[in-house]
Amino acid sequence: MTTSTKREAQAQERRNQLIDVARRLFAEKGMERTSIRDIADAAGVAPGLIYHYFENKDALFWAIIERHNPLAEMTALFAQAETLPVREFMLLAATRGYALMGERQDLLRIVFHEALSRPEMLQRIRVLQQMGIALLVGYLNGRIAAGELRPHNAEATARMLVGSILALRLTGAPAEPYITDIIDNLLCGVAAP
Amino acid sequence: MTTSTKREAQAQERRNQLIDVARRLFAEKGMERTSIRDIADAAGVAPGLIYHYFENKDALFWAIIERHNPLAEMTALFAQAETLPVREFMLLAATRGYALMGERQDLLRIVFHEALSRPEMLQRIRVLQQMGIALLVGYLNGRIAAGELRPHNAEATARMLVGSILALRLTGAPAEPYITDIIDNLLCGVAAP
DNA sequence: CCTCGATGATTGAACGATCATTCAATGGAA
DNA sequence: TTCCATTGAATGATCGTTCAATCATCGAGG
Repeated sequence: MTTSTKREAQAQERRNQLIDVARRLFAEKGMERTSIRDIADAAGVAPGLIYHYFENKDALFWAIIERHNPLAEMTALFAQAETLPVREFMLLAATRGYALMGERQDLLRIVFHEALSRPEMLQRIRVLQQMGIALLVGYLNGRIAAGELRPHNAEATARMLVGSILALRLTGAPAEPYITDIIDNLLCGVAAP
Repeated sequence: MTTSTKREAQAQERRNQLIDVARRLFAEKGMERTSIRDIADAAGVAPGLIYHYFENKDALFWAIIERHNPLAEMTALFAQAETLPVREFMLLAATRGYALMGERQDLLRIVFHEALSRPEMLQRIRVLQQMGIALLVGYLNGRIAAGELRPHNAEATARMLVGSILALRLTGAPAEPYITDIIDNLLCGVAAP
C-alpha cells in the first residue's frame, strides 16, 4: 500500500482547488484574460506551483472540462421516461435541462467561449449535442409508435425543445411560466382550432 | 466642395479594408488571439497605420460592431407580415432569420465571443434581442386578435421560434427540412389528435 | 507646365508592460 | 535523509501603442 496517502490527498485537494479557482476566473473573464498569476493569486499560491500540477495553462483548461460529463445525468433523466405521461415527462425534461444548465453555468460559459476559437472544443460540443438529441429523438419516436404523438419529424421537435430551453438560459429568462407554455405550445400548437 | 475628395475616398477605402480584415480574423481566432500585427500583416500595411485610423484596438473592435445594425432588416421583414397567411409569414420569417444569421456569421461569432466577457456587449445583445422578440410578439398578438391563432402567451412562442432557429444555426444544421417542420410543429403541435 | 510648401498616409523599430514558463533554492512531511 | 510541495524572481517572447522619419498627393504661385 502506498506510504503517502495523506500527502497524496493533500496534493489532490490542492489540484482540485486550482481547478475550481481557474474555472471561476475563466468563466468570469475568459481564458485569455485570466493570467496564471491571476489564478495563483486567487488560490493564494505562487505561480510556479501551478506547473507542478499541470503541464501548462492549456492542460489546466482541459482539466476543468474533463471535470464534468453531463451524459450520465442526461441518461438518468430518460430512465424514468416510461413511467410518466408525455406532457409530464417533457415538462420534467425541460425543467431539469434548464436547471442543469444553471448549475453548470461557469462551465457552459467557458465551453461556449472557447468553442468559438478552438475547433477541438466545438467538436466535443457537437458530439455531446448529437448524443442529447439522439436520446430525445429515441424517446419521441417511442411515443409516436405508442400513438401518443402524431407521426412527424422527431428530430425537428427535439431541436425545438433543446433550442427553446437553451435560448431561455442564454437570455437570462426565468423557467416559468415559459417552460410550461413552451411544452403546451409544442404539444398543442398555437394555431386556432 | 472639399478639395481632397480623392484622398478622402482613399482613406475611407483603407479604413474599410482594415475593418474587413479585422472582422475576418476576430471571427476566426477571437479578438485576444488576434494581434495588431496579425491584422496589419493580413492587410499588407505596417502596424502603426492602424493607429492613424483607430484610436486603439478596442476602437477597431467597436467599428466592426457598428458596421451592422440588423434592426432595419428585422423591421423591413415585418412590413409585409399583413399580406401573408400566418404559416407563410412564419416560414418566411424563420427562413430569412436563418439566412441573415448565415450572412452575418463572422459578426455573430465575434459578438457571441465577446459577450461572454464584455458586459457592454452582452447588454447590447440583450437590447437587440428584446426588440426582436417585441416585434414578433406584436405580430403574434395581432394574429391572436384576428382569430388566426389561439389565445396564448405570445412571448413563449416568440422565444421558441427564435431559440429554434438560433439552435439550427449554432449546430450547423441545414434550414430544410427543419424550418418547415418546426413551423408546422409550432402551429399544429405534436400531440396525437 | 513646373516648382515648392503643406498635408496626410505610411513605415517599422522602439518602448514599457505583461505574458507563460522555468528553475535553483527552501521548507515540511514521511 | 529523502522526497515532494512550494516559492518567486528571472527569462524570452509577445503584446498594444508611440513616434520621428519618409513618401506621396494636393494646391498655389510663377
